[in-house]
Amino acid sequence: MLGEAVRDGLRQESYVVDWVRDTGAALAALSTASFSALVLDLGLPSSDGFAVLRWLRQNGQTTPVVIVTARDRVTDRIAGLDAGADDYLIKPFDIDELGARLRAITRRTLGCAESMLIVGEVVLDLRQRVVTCQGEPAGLTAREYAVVELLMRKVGCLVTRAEIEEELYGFEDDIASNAIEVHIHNLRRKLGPGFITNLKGRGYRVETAA
Amino acid sequence: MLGEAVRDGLRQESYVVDWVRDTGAALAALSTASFSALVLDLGLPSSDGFAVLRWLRQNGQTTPVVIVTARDRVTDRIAGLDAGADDYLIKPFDIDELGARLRAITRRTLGCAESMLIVGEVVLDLRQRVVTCQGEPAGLTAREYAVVELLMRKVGCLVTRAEIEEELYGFEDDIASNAIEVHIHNLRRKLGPGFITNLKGRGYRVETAA
DNA sequence: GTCACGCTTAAGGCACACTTAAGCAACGCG
DNA sequence: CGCGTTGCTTAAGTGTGCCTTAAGCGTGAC
Repeated sequence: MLGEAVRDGLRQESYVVDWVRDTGAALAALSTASFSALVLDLGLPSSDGFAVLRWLRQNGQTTPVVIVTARDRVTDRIAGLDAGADDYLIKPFDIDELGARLRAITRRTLGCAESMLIVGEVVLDLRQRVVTCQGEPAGLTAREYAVVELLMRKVGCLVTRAEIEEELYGFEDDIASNAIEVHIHNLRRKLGPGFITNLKGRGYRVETAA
Repeated sequence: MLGEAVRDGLRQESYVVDWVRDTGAALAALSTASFSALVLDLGLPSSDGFAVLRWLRQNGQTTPVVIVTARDRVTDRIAGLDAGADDYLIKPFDIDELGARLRAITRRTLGCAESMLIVGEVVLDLRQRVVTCQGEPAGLTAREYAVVELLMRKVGCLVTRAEIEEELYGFEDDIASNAIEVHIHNLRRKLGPGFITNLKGRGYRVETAA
């Protein structure tokens, strides 16, 4: 019941959610795909959440982890955080708070501390997940938003095409087409030419406002 | 009393702690020094903690922030996190838990540390994947960047032509041409002569700054 | 002096990126 | 249930510029 509520609540905030119910499935998912964050329930008898966390860190994965559990002893929390978790929420909790904590963590993971990304006349609101240009809503689609969020989170940084593909499609078989170029083209149309620049053979970049 | 407990507790964990009691002193400290993290009490009547947080983020500082407060409403927590805080602890809290949460946050922040390779007037930003020379972008192409990154990662070391070829083309059949010499030539043109030196018959090298 | 190696320059081919347009799937609406 | 809209992907055509190749020259070693 809780899992369902979390899944639906996060979907409401337009996260893409994968929900697995045991350790094996979790490890399988984590080893094949790449996730922005992991919400880990320690309270299930059928699985060992700590094992998942330990496996993750031992394999060098830095995926942010929020532990969700009924164990409310301080020593439990400290153990969880020191095992590599980024946050620790006690049941029962508010789904909106989980959302806020996930935002705080993913914001940090991708290198910026703000919930508004501002570059020139383009403003991206991470909380509402909308982009405005010159004060007007830009009317981006889901794919377009995903691309521009990735680029704006790394303002000034070169982002390879492979990184963008991974953001959009996970580790699926690479699409053998120019879908990304089309999205870039549409983004430039909506956000102004020169906002996203290309370095031939290397990748794309959002320039820092001059 | 709380401030004292926090200070002493964190010192016990061998943090170096600066403790200030009002908004002005906080801003003064934050604008002159650099801190690994900030523990921010919202409950003091004499200061506006939120203002500190807002000022920090508006000035582009990414210092991790843990809010500590008696305001335990979920909406308060969400507001705090969305204002740019990394974590939110409700009073009363255990000092060891604060330590654990600080560890979790600083651990995360350290991973994003920007790394630069600096040799003389040439700066290679690994995060941005950009090379500047005398402050100006060098405008390197993909091949040129790959070569200079390899050389700068091994400053002062001799790098054989075979190593460079392998970096550029993988284990493919070696190209029977002077492509690498051309790239080196263009690099010298963009980064200054003498930046890359050659040892006849042995390989290339980026000299350590004299 | 001769050879090997590296430097420089110029030119052709081709990979990459941009643009436009059409085919599909998902969704809402009558 | 059919229809139109919206968004995503695929495909084709076009141009630009990077990479490679090749040729000529300089320089140091033997």
